[in-house]
Amino acid sequence: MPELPEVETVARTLLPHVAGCVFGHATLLKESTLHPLSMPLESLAGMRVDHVWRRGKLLLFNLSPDESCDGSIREPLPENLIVHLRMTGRIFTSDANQEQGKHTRCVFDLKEPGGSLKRLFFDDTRTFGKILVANPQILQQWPFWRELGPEPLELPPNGLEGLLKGKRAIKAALLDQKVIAGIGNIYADEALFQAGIRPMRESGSLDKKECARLLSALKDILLRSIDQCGSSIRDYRDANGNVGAFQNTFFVYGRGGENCRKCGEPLQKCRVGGRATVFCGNCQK
DNA sequence: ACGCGTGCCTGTTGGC
DNA sequence: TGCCAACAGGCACGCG
Repeated sequence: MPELPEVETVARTLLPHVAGCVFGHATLLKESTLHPLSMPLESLAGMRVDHVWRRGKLLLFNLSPDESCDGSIREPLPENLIVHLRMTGRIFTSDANQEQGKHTRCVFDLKEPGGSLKRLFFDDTRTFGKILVANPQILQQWPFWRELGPEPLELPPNGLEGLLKGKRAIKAALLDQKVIAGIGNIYADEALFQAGIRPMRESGSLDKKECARLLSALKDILLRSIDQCGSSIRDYRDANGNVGAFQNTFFVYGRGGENCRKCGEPLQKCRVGGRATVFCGNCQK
């Protein structure tokens, strides 16, 4: 499931395929894939891709009107195309005559700067993913965007202090995108293990030292995962169809009942915040 | 205001 | 071997 490192990898691998390309016709194959706040897909026609980047788990395309299409583009301009891959979303380019697959939800025709044609596919087996064509005004109306928490990799060392005040489990707080952006089940479990903190601890009970240790662990794990092009459990692929390698370094995620790689004790499995959770009762306090 | 439980969705897994 | 319930989980939503 794509979390911060996976979406970062998708953005990096997709950019060279779409930079400078101009949107043409787009086909929506599943109605619910288009976000309710979205501008119509047709409004993308004539817009050029300036950049592809990541915020939290969101993939964002920065767009501006292509000069050769002046006059044919209607205001307001769709300045962003935003994709949330959720669980099983995949985004990739192909040649212009590539047909849709079983799980294709949206197809965008693109024209390269040189004039040749290609296609951008959004496939999503479980259809949780969303596409949003937006401008700054729409973004301001979108609660998820407006309330999205800070980027973990941009926080100062003491940046978690004050974000973790509540009574709920620390893991639930880490998964809350309003608290901190981009963390999902894998990196929450892995970071809590590396920091030696039990997932079910009240988030407000962490002292300054633990907050600093947790953020340090989070950053370390996220950066190392980005280095390895993310984690592929089952569905995740980058824009070139390649799997990541970070899943080979997991200490706890998906290892319930197996032995802790640090102390050898069997890892415990439970549910925290409604999610499958694995931790070491010996290494995590 | 906060935090919890549920539904969405489909392919894979594991138990009988 | 075959069937089917359980499971995977990010987020919107409704409730207390």
